[in-house]
Amino acid sequence: MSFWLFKSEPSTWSWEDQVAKGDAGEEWDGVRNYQARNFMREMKVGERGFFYHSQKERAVVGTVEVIAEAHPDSKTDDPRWECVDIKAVQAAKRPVTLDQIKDDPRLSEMVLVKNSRLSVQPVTEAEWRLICDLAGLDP
DNA sequence: GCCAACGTTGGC
DNA sequence: GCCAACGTTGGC
Repeated sequence: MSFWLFKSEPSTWSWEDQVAKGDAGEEWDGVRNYQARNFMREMKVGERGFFYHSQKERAVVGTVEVIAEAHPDSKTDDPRWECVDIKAVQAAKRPVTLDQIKDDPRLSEMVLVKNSRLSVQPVTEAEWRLICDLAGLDP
């Protein structure tokens, strides 16, 4: 069981947009980065991830679940790009901000901190539990 | 709005 | 296969 983090600009695709899709979920399309794509290829149905808002907000705002494994990105004809489908699971009672994450030595090794530009990234189980705890989310 | 960091592209 | 140029991302 692996844990993940999906990053999105709320002006493009927000947590609210994701919630509005309900259990049907939505493709995590638009990824044009090999590292991010490769992580999506590793994802299994049922695995969980954080939904992170970049740009102005910069916070973990909820959890999502993978509901379909990697398949071709319907938004492009380029066969290189694939994506998974995810659905919203639970909104954070207290969004965990990037500042909080950076200030916590237990979270200093997060990819979010180390490689801020990667839009799909793995999260360790320890990081998962800690952020869930801070956010008031069920792990 | 700026800029650093990083990934990709294309010429050689 | 290297590397300069360029484009994009995202934090500040």
